[in-house]
Amino acid sequence: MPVSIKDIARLAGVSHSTVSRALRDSPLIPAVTAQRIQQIARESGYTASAVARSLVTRKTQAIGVVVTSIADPFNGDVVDGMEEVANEGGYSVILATSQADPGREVTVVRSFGERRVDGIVVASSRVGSLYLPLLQELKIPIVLINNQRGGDFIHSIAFDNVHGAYQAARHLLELGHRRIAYLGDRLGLHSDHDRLAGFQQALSEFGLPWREQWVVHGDGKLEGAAVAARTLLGSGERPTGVVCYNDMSALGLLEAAEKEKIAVPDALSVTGFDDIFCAALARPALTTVRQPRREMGREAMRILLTLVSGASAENAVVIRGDLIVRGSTAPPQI
Amino acid sequence: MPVSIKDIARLAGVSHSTVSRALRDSPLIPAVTAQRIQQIARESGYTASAVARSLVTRKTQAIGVVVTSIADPFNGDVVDGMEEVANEGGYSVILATSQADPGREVTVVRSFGERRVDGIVVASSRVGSLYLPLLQELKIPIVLINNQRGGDFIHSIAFDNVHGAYQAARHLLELGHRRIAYLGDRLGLHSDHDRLAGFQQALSEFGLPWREQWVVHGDGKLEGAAVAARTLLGSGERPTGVVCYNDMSALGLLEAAEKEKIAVPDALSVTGFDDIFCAALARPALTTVRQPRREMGREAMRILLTLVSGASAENAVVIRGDLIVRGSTAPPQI
DNA sequence: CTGAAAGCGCTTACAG
DNA sequence: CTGAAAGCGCTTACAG
Repeated sequence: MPVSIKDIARLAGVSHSTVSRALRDSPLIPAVTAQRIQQIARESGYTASAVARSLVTRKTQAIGVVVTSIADPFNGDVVDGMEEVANEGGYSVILATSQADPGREVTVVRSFGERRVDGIVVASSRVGSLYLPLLQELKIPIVLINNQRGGDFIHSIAFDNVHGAYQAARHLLELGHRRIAYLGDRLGLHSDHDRLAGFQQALSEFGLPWREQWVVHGDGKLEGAAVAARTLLGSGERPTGVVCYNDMSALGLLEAAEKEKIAVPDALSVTGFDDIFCAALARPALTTVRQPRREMGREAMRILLTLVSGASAENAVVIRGDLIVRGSTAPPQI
Repeated sequence: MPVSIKDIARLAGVSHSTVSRALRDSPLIPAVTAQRIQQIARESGYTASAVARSLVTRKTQAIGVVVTSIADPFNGDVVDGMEEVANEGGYSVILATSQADPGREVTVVRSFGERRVDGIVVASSRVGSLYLPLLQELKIPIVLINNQRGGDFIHSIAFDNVHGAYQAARHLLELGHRRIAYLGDRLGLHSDHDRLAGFQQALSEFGLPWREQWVVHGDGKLEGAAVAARTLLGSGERPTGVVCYNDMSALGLLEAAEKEKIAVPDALSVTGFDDIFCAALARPALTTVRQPRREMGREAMRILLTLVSGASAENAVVIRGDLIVRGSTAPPQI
């Protein structure tokens, strides 16, 4: 049984109302009294109960964050940025994972509702705008980051996938490549769709048709991508450049190429997406589209806290990234 | 104003006590009544308030987790394991970062106390046993994972760093290396100390003295390690093998060796520590000591939940890892 | 300046 | 089976 405001009141010989005020530095309480009471509180090892306070203030100073998995370094950076901003604002972060499972995602958001968090941010949501009915009754503001479900949502922040893939494809085109493939992620939902679109846009700007057999899909992971890559590399006419859905896919492609003794970048140029930490460490180092993960996390939290404070905020923020050119791309030989 | 138990009581024409019981499936309430009330609750969009419940039950079903940084992939895996077990047990995770700053660590733990979390786990603590006075009053169980401060702590789980480094060094010795260096992390506190000890233990088992100039320290990161590595590689008699504090240091060493045109593993064998994701992707792929990060997170949470349930648990769990042999080590070329 | 009172939204003995 | 009552630990009008 932790010591409560009442215990201190008894020790100090005042009412618990006075203790409450003294502890919160109310201007009503004279400094001497306040100090005496605070001293007693300290000596008795008093720790205010945030749950009791929350019940009356109707504020928990807590933000619920849901990501697909925290083991994914991509999400780690995003969450780190969110935590930082939340912390600066005096908020705690309650973290939950959705495992990219829509059902679990809804369960988690509902549990956040029960905990009466002051706001929620969901990364890579598979539920998207379906939240509206669930949350509007609780009036808990929510912002989505990289919403995967499509459909408009009130407050969201997303990476410009079309533009990112466009930059990567354009980079290859400007290097002189004309036979360019796309290695996608069949589980990528919206982001795969958008990256493919950016890829196609660049090709058509150069008046190049895109070929069905040069669009293959892995699963966004190393092995799955390597399998898909084999189709690409084994086919009759081989592309000289490949735009990959993400860095993991690009690394899978690199592995497949190594196995087939296809030299990168001499015989094959490869671009990734994300700029995960390993991208710079791979050999050759990956040319890739960097997503400002941490900054996206910060921005998402900033918007949410603005909303929580009762102010209004931008609806749909779109963020662009930079192409980082490294050793995995070069002009085609011949 | 979310709908409360009272609102439902009014709608159902019963007392709020009855609503409370019906909602919790109390055996006192006949099934028909319970169903009718639950139906009304559903229709009115009722969401139970966990904060009100916590106030009376004195349980929050929340666990506080503090890590140095969630952007560190190492911690990401650990936290993922913790979250998984917590979730299975019906607990939420409140996440906070310490930035490896003892002051912030204490602040964070104190705020967890105010939130009345049911338990706390701290990774890589810089405060360690100093927590005791802070928490014993609140009677919140705490378990430390990879405590960096040293000193005994009641409940802890730690990786066996001595044994890990011993395995790495022994591997080099068995390959035939006799000139072996250690590239440490001057910020590594306890873990650096222990890994150096394991390294020395293996050397002395082989009757080899260790030389002062073959023990250098970086900062556990790529660049810092690369700088320290230059000392090692530039010195008169060069080692043929290096045991590194962690994978990042080993990768820094790899970079330095590449720059100096020293072939790995032909002219230099390198071992890492951790088996971070990039370790397998590097060229050559890193031989390293794998830490079962996720499992350590799971185990820490298991112990904590046992403690939370009122049962007793093992005090100090030590976990060993496996040496993963890859391409960065080979017999010395005389 | 200070205290008594009400209330936040629940749970749970206690009495019927 | 059901309700009235007390209480969890706070905050904050309201009255003095």
